[in-house]
Amino acid sequence: MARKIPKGEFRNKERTKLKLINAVGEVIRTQGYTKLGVNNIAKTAGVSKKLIYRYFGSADDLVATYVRSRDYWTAFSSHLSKELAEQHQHDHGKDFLTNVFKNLFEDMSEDSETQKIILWEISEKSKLMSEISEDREKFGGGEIFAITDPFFAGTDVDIRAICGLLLGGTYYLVLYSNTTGGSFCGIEIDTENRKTRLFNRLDKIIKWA
Amino acid sequence: MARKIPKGEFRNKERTKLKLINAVGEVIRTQGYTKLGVNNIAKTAGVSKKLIYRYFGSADDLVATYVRSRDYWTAFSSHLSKELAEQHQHDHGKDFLTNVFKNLFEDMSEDSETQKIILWEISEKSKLMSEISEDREKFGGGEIFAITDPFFAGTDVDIRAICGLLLGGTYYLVLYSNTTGGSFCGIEIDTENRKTRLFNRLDKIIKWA
DNA sequence: TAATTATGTCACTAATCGGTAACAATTTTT
DNA sequence: AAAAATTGTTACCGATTAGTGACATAATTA
Repeated sequence: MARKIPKGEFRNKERTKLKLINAVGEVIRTQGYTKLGVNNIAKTAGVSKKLIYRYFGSADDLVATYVRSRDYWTAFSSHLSKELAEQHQHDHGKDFLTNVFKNLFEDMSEDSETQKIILWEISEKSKLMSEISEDREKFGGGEIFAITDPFFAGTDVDIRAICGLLLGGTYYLVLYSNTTGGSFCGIEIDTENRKTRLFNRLDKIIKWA
Repeated sequence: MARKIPKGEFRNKERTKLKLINAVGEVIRTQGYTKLGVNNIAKTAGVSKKLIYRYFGSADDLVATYVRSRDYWTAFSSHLSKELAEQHQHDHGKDFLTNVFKNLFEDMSEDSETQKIILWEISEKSKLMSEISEDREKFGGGEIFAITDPFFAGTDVDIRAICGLLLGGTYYLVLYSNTTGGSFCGIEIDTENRKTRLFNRLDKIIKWA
């Protein structure tokens, strides 16, 4: 007969596994992906590093377990559905993309973890990050363009290319502002002013299309 | 009387200083800024690491010496002047920005070092990188907007915000393509096709303005 | 030529990295 | 209660890190 999984008060495998998994998130948020070493993760979790190898095989496997458990497209996706629900109330779907971008910018500015994952994606070639990128591409791209493509079918407006540029620009500006704190192309990054300027531009570009 | 600076065939201070400085560039190009350690730099230069401390004080000082000696805005700036020269031949300055962006994209795709510096800028908070960012901001921003601003004065087109978004988007797409190799927003990154699509979009957005 | 100074290398330290063996303590089974 | 299996910690290993002292040798001065 299969042995029962030990779940003592002091020694609880599942509990410490969670400690380790959560520690990965904390390290990413507070120190970045470059600090994801066995020693640092174990110390953050308050647990022996030996258990990383015993329960997950390696530090990479532990990190993969954590990263795969998260959906870094959630912020975008949730606002997408929210906007979708309100879409038909408005005159057209005109504000749709504008609002999606706006919400994305706001959320990402406050989401340290997603920022660092995006930085990770463009910094290192790795199987794990390729997965995340593909995932983001599949979910985000698929859903959103299923809505926008019909609007621009037949026109010479390549909405995907435009969105790619604007989305990349949004990512870059958020990352840039959080590290340098300075201005970019004469846009003051820290002030509330910046946001309105950017959003006005996003709005304008999208409305042109 | 001041002692003459030794310039022997085998022992030449200035020559080995150059070896070390150039090694910094090679490391950035081939391995990225994260690998800028004393051991690695000295090994790349083929010289004892002790000399880094003797001649530059620390590895950081050596790196700073190298980075400050380079002008990472050069690529942009050179095309700027080239376009400037041809500007008045064209009907308007309409193609001006389009060409600047196009050339920037092309150059940056082939310039591994600038890519890694831009990645460095948005990855780490450091005095050195803040300097580079400010420099880029001052030179690039100043020159280019001195030309474009008059065109859009009085209109409600915030050309700086638009350029910021497009420039950031360009940076991001180049970095993204070099690491993931996959597609972004349905834009295939590796093919020649992508370039034409992007340029068409850049052109369109700019012409709208 | 002999003495002095600068250039360069080697070997060493202390700290930190990933990874493991040995051992202690708790939980489950018998 | 005793035996067996699992959970967890400590101490260690080899490799690599930043930084330094001792030493050899080339280049300059006297």
